[in-house]
Amino acid sequence: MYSAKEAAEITGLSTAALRYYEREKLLPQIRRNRQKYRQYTEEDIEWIKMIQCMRMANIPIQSIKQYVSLLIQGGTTLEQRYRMVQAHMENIKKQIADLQNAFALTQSKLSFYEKLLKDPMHQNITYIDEWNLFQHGGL
Amino acid sequence: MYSAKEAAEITGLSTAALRYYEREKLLPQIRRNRQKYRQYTEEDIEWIKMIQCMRMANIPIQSIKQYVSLLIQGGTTLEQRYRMVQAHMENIKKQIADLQNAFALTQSKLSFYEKLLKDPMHQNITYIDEWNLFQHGGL
DNA sequence: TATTGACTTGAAGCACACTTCATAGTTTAT
DNA sequence: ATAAACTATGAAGTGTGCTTCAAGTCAATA
Repeated sequence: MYSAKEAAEITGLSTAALRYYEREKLLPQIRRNRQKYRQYTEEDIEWIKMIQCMRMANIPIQSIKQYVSLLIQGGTTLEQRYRMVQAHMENIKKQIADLQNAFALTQSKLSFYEKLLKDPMHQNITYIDEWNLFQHGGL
Repeated sequence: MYSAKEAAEITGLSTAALRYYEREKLLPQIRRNRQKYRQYTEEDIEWIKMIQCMRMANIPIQSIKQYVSLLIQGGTTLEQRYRMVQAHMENIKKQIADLQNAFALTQSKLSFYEKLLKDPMHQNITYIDEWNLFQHGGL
């Protein structure tokens, strides 16, 4: 059992964010002690980590909420959940592809700059110059 | 030379977004015709695609703006630009790692659901059941 | 001539994901 | 007993990245 502060420390989220997730029903109602203080269980913490993973994949709060709602409704929603997860998967793949694209572009930008830095003759090029050199593989 | 509408079609952005980028100085001042209509050149379009690539990598508008500003200032800012691009690269790597994480998790969620769907006996499990089965590799 | 349609502008509006605030109750240490 | 530290709540505020709106210009068409 973890206090709000501990849960925040473990997950790296703020206590406010944890309350927000609970309000938005991404988490089940968290157990309370006599003083109404929240008591996060190990499972709560694991589920929060799962949510963080989904958020890293840019899955919107509303989709996560919907997924959780289906999960709570149980077995008959299995196929719906399956389709949701499939859609998330496609989304993740697309994002990875975009990022790999950006990675490649950034890589070539870096080696372009490295060449420039080694060759002081070319350091005074400007906006359009750089753009053209970069575009057409000058140097 | 492309009209606002054409530039929007080519890039997939809205004309409003293109104006926004121009206002925010992500783009240079775009050339105008007699009627003050914008005329996007090929290079403008290419630069817009570059910006889209950066945005796909979640580079904030403000960082792109700063980068463009350094680019316009020219040669003496080369090292600063180099460091910026290096930082972007680290950022992209981190995002790819996060997404690959999400990918793996989603993958295992998918095969978990596939097993469940094949086995009608287990379709009535609920929230916690599913979580536990998933966690501990039941089935 | 009047309307249509593409374009212009600045300003306001919006969705998302939190964060911060104001106020108040409880526990622990001094 | 008083302060420090932690918690609670609802409501309002914030930053980002656009989008939408209101009002107007200009050129071609019916």
